[in-house]
This record gives sequence, C-alpha cells and structure tokens, in this order.
Amino acid sequence: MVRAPCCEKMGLKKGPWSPEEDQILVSYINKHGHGNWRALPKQAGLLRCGKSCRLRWINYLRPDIKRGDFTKQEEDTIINLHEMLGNRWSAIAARLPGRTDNEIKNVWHTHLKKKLKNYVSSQDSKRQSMISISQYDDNNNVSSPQRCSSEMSSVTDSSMEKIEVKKEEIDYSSEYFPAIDESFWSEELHLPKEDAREINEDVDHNAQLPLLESVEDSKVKDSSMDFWYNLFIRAGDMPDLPDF
DNA sequence: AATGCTGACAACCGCCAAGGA
DNA sequence: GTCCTTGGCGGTTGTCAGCAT
Repeated sequence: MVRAPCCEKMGLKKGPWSPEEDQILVSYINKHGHGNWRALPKQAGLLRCGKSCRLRWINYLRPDIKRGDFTKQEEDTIINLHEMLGNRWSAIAARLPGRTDNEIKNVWHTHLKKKLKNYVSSQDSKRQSMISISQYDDNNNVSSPQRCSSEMSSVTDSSMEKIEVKKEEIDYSSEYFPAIDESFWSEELHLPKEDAREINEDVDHNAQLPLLESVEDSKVKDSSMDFWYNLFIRAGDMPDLPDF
C-alpha cells in the first residue's frame, strides 16, 4: 500500500494548535459532526490533516473530556487496569470516563510507572524478609498482605528483573494453574457479573490462575502469592482468600 | 540574570485491521 | 482475492514551563 504523503509535503500545518484553529474545528464538528476525518479539514477550512484534527478533537476538544489532575482513585484504577490489560491504553481509557488514552499513557509514563516500580521494589524487599522468617502459619496458611497501592518507596531495576526471572521459572501450564474465565472474575473477586464479563474480554488469557491446594513446590507457592496479591490490588479490596 | 536540566503534556509517526470498491 | 482508504492504536518525539545551579 502506498503511504499517503505527510502533512508537511502537502503544505499542511503541523505542531501546536492555535485557539483560532480549535474554534474552527469545534464549531465545524458541532455543526456537521465528524463523518469523514480526511475530508473534514478541507470542508472546515483548516490547514491540517484529518488525522491531526481527529487527535485534537479526541484528546483535547471533546466536550466530555475531564481536565485537571488525576485523583488518587483514578491513579489506582489505572495501575490496576494496567496490571490486567498491559499497554492497552484505549481499553483502560474506556473504563475512565472523561480521560483519554493519550492522557492516561502520559500519566503512566510520567508518574505511575515510577510509583509502581517503587512500590514493587518495596514489596519485594518486604516479602523477601517475610520469607526468610516464616511465610506460612502452622496450618500452612499464608498471612495475607492487605496493602494500599499508594504505599510507595524507592526501587532499583534489578529487583524488577528478579521478579520477572522468578515468573519465568514457573511452569504456568501445570495443573496448579488452571485457566481464568469469567466466573473467576465474578466469583473469586466478587465483581459484578457485568464488570467480570468486560474484564474477562480484555484480559490476557495466557495468564493463569494459581491454585495452591496440595502444592509442595515452594517456588510455585511463592509465585502464586505474587499472583494473588496482584489480584487483591486489582479488586480494590480483599476478596475471600483461596484455600492455600 | 543566564544557562542547563527535568518533568509534563501535546502532538506526530508508523503500523495495523476493517471495510468498501 | 486484491487494492485502497480510513480510523484507531501504541510508541515516540517536540515543546515549554519550572526549577536548580
């Protein structure tokens, strides 16, 4: 396929939008809608490419856009959803009314990635010390960590790598890791069925649910703790623990 | 006051999938 | 089935304000 010439070569304007351009775009869309983005700038009298107009409208000019700082709750939601969905910014944005994928992506790269890194590191070091003392009680039950994602401290890249390596060592295809389905999200995490269905549609189904019944392998057990703990964060509150 | 650095945010680029001709 | 257009997405870059030196 032949790529369309870029804006510059066609004599179209690039860079920041002026208030006048914004005004023209807004009034045109309010009047005519945006059926065809490619044709829109010509019809509206803008020296911009359609793609640029679309982006400006979606990320900045749309009337339903919520401006201003992200609330603590929104940040937590982003962290939780990112844990589930990865870099699927549009899917994350769909669950945050008034926020755009671009905005969320920016916030992630500038604030939350750092915060989360710090948090994971602090939890990693805490957990390492917990493990070295005693991870399970007399009945072989794990003492469940109920922590808030705003609890942040400092971190190093190496601790993140350690966690990744640890995950790679686990055989997720084993019998201890049956597949996640919709019922998991609603029943185990007590989410409304509607939410569970939506999340299940988006979730990475290569991820597996660890069951710890009768698990002897400490490595598997260890990784599964990570898994359940991540889900506690996702759910926003503490669900009933699985039978460890 | 001048300069350099950093973080935040807006905008662009390149790729992909869907759909129509 | 192929070609082309279009919209959408995620990654990346550019710009600018605020801060430190």
